[in-house]
Amino acid sequence: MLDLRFVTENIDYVRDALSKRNGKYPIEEIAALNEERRSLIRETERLKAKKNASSDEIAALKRREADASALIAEMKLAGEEIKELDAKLNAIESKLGELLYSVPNLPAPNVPAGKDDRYNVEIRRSLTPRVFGFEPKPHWDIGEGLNVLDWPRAAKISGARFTVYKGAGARLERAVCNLMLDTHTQNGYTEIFPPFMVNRDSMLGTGQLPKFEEDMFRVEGANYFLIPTAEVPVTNLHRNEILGETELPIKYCAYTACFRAEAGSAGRDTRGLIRQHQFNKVELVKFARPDDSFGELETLTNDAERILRILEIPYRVVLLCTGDTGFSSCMTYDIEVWMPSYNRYVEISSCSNFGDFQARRANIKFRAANGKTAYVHTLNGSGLAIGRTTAAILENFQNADGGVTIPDALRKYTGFSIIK
RNA sequence: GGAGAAGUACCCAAGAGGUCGAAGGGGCUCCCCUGCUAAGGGAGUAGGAGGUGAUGAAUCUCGCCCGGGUUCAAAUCCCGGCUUCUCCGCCA
Repeated sequence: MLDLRFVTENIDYVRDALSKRNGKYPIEEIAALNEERRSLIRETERLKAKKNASSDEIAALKRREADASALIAEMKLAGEEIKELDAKLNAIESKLGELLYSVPNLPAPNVPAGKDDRYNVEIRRSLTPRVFGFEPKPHWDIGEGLNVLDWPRAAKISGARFTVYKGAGARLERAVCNLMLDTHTQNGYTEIFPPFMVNRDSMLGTGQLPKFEEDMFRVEGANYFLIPTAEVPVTNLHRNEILGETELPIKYCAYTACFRAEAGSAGRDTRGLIRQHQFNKVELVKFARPDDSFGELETLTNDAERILRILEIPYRVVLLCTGDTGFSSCMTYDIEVWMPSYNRYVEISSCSNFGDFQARRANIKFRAANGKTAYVHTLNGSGLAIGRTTAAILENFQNADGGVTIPDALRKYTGFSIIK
């Protein structure tokens, strides 16, 4: 959520910044409503001050056993007026909140302007994609050929967009997860293992609700949502808290399963591990001081990339343009892994600085040395999507005979060096 | 799932409709005293959100878990919710 005061006092700047995103946002309406809100507050507060004074007077009169009935009658009327004005004010404030919740974060000034992913800017590449001496197979064929991924049975027990991992496949997925968690915890991230279901306030805090409810799985009969990413529970750990400045930056990593309805993506990536209703991910989350957050984004991105360097899988890093940057983010790097079957790089991590956008929604502050409080900046990035990493391993390390060689760094976790 | 109890500031806690703009402890900060330490004495210690104002001073409004309600007036009475604890049931 943007700062209401900032929006109304810098309306031209805000309008301009938002024009680089796709969509239209009700900035003028917000400013107008805010004016109404302020004049109502002035009016009710004047009445309330009077009411408070009169209440004291009534109490004093009663103590002296004097007659207070005239004042009481007067205050009865004032009370009704206050109630009316408060109801009006509530209506305006909830409308204002609704509108503010619908406005995305302002892109950082150095984010390239552009409508869609064609305007994203490649920042760097690592390793060169392997040249195969045979026709490389997609990971779903490799997985089925090796009897380690089973989609027909996943469809039977659950439905489309689910996967069963079996034997060496299950072990590989778990090995990738452990490698990631070990790497990040050795690198200063504190491991968190949170609930996979959260309440509505948490979903509001990180910005999944109210705008993207149809993309989420809700638990029927309970006020719980299945988390779409560990970002939600982990960022909300500190919801409604004031952190000490010396604690910052706080760095967490977390493995969770992630659940996405994938509404609107029918027909895309229907085969394989790329787009699932349930997938595994290790997430990195940071709480940073405002003046450090862009530096922290650089190190967070680098920390996520480290996994692919360890696994020796080719990837590139892309700076998303304004139109492709997520709703809550002011700046995002995507890490894209090389997938031979797609013959292109495919997103495997998205590393974002949210500025104070989530912190304002979730009310996460820190107390500076001078005693004042301010919103922290929140950041997160996949470190990495586990299923997509497994897919990338199967594809990039496949052999002509249909087997897969396990990357060196992973062998101590798998306990085997090849799947045949 | 059933029954009961409870939620007040950093912690403990008083508080039963107007004197609560929240007692009292503990802790913390500062000062005094003593050669040092301990002990003792004194002072300070609700943060937060929002209005007017210049992002100052000042001032007002809202804050006793959250949301409603009753009343001229609510920490206090009523209703709903959440959380915690105890007992029972169930269960990994």
